[in-house]
Amino acid sequence: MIKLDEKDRKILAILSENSSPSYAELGRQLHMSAPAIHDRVKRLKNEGVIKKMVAKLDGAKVGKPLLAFIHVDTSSWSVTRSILSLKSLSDVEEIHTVAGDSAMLLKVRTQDTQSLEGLIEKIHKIDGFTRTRSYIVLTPHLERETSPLLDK
Amino acid sequence: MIKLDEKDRKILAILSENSSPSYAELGRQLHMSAPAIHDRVKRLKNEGVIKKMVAKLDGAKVGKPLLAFIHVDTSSWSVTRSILSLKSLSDVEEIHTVAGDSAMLLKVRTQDTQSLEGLIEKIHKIDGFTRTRSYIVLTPHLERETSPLLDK
DNA sequence: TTTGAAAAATTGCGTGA
DNA sequence: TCACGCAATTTTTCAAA
Repeated sequence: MIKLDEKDRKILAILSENSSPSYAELGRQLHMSAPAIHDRVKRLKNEGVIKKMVAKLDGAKVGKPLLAFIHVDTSSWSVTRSILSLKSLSDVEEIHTVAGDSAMLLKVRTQDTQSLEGLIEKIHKIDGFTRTRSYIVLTPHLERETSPLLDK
Repeated sequence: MIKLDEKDRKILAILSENSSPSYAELGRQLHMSAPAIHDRVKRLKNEGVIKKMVAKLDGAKVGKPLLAFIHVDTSSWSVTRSILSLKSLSDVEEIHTVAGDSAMLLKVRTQDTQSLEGLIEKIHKIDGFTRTRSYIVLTPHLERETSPLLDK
């Protein structure tokens, strides 16, 4: 298990919200020098605590205003191949196998209701997937990144 | 509406997956100069197509190995205040009001099943929230960022 | 960890297609 | 309008202490 001190967590909390500030700027906030921040960030990346840096896009502005979650029921448990098919669909952002009254939960983002319907049709055609239940997002009230667990 | 050409979409596709490469490196891939890339990225940020850059953290390594989705039923429609209470809970990563057989869908990440139970208790205590159904993630098979819609 | 310096990347501006 | 080259500035990165 990786141990994170107070400063590590503070750095992670800031970077998970916005990774733009320079090391010098972070140093100012944490009362440390830029190289000290750099060393820690480098270590956190090496340890895999920070997986990667990414740009968050505006779904609507890149042509995908419709966000939805889809519960999928499966007929068998060997759906590994079917999950591979799902990954090739670029509108699918997340795939999780879950415990509960459905087997799988997808997060998808499409251009409109038509493309959502097309996507659901594709899912139904994939072997092993029986029923789907869709939840169209009306308003996304909060979307933030994973933040480190504080204290402990 | 913002119009994106082929190069914009390529830049967005790359940055949404990994924003670490330098402008020079991006330029090499797109056969453009670093300043040209810079101009476009700057424009995309100004237009709000790129909302921000963030660090993606490993949930387990920051002390939150348990990922779950929670459907919440509400007794009334004036839950704006209640949503505010939800936002203050740091384990809650996403809040969406949805159309379907439940009113709201949450994405949460906790330390263990106990803290998940504690979180669900807190949700039940919030005014206007009646029933919850939880789906604990067994395996996250795919987690990627929004990517731009291709062609069109 | 910090200081200091070298290397690299970012950014602004002027030019030309 | 858009991309490029050049150059100034800032940031990153690597030493040594």
